[in-house]
Amino acid sequence: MTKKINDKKNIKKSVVVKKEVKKNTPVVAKKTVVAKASNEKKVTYTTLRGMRDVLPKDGATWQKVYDIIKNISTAYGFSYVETPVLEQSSLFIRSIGKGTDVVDKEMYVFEDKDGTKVCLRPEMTASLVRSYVENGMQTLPQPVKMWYHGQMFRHDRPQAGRFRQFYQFGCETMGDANPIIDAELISVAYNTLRDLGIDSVIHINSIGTLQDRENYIVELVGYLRSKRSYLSEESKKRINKNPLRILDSKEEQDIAVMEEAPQIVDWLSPESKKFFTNVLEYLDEAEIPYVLDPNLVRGLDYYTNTVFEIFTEDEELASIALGGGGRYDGLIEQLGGQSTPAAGFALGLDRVVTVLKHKQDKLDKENSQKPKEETRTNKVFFAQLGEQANKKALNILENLRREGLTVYHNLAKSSLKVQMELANKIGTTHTLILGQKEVQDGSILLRNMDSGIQEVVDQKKVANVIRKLLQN
RNA sequence: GUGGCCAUUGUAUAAUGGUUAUUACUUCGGUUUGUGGUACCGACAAUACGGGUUCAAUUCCCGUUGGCCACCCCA
Repeated sequence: MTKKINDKKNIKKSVVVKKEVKKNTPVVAKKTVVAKASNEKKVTYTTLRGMRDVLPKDGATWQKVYDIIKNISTAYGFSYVETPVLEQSSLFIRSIGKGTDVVDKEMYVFEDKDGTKVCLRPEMTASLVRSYVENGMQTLPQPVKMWYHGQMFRHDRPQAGRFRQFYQFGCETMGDANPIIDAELISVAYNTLRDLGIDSVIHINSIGTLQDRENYIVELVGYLRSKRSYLSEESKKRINKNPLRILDSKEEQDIAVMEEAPQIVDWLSPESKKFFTNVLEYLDEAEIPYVLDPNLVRGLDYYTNTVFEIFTEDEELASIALGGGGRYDGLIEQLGGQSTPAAGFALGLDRVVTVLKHKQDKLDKENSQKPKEETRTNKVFFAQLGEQANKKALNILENLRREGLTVYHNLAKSSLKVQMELANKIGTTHTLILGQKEVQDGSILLRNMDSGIQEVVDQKKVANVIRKLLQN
């Protein structure tokens, strides 16, 4: 039946593209789409700018990352949550703030069919705050601890470790003002990376309360105005718009000016100062490496007190932050909830994976120079031969799977030789062979790929034999 | 958003203002149908897109798009 359909398709297609088809080439489905007959142009599709696919070769790495973030956030008592990718754009404009780059130039904003201004989320915190308020989570035992992972969108120019759709993992703790919350979040972020085998350092600062910051900004702007002529053009513009951003400018002339500038730490209220000191004490106690960075301010407006970013210690990749976060005690109220303290962090998973792959590449290079050590784990391939064996194959595979055993296979191939080649390419240590003869007497062959020795195994006992192999 | 470098099959590459665009790897098929690691044969597959110069452009020029990198900023 399938054959018939295929034939039909082929006939149709061969009419359409007749001119191009050589006489003896079979017409097969092509990955490129052939447009109308009148227009013989091929149309190919690619990912949009700044978007990318996770390819088969990287799938395992991503899964490993997902496993670890799930384990760690669950162990620390965070509950998994999801929110829509699409939100009202004003949610982010109000929380992240006008004047920030994220809002002013990086948001994917468009009008929905009913005219609503919507956008693809550029980050998760505002969505979770919205969810906290909308779903009355203040009635749950406080604090509410949530973790998530998912794609975020920022219309930025693609660059090393930067994509327009990128993946974040993060945790948010809402409803508790204790500084140990901040330390716990930093600890989760730090230990996630450690579990993944990445050494990292926390860059940390406090930007105080809104009041502290207003006082400081008055002082800072006064200072900057007095040094105006020494600043870069970009920074001159920012004196009025967003003076805090000048702090972490990388322009040489700005850095020189900032050396003498008043530091926000000196303008913290006694309470804010004490809070910051407490956070640092907890970090010391937890033996989490950090550096104080008085110029660290973050590009989002909602932060209060603690702000931090995480960098890998790998020198070649240390210029991009793997993650960041901080406290945002005013945000929940600002978005329509009760006054509620909260804090959170996010890790950029694309960047984490980049670091992991970089480490792996390095390791592979070193290993390829050294003589190979045979630490191969056992893998099993299942090959079938002949019509009867082919029909029996799914049954046997399913029985093995029920026993929790993974065997590689390609049932669509009929030639034993081809299947052996495949087994060899995959690097399996053993191959199960089911042929006509074996089907009839209820046995199966087990071939050791290194020695070439084959033994006959009872089909009923196969699972046990394979299990023993795979345990090694 | 600004700037620099770049664009040939799935990947990596060669070449040319003028016949059928090179080679390797991968993929698929085969070397008589129940046995892999080698070897041999064969097949599929590319000049990103649009315009200009020219008798002729994949090659030269311009634009667009995309990639990499830096800035801005961030994850």
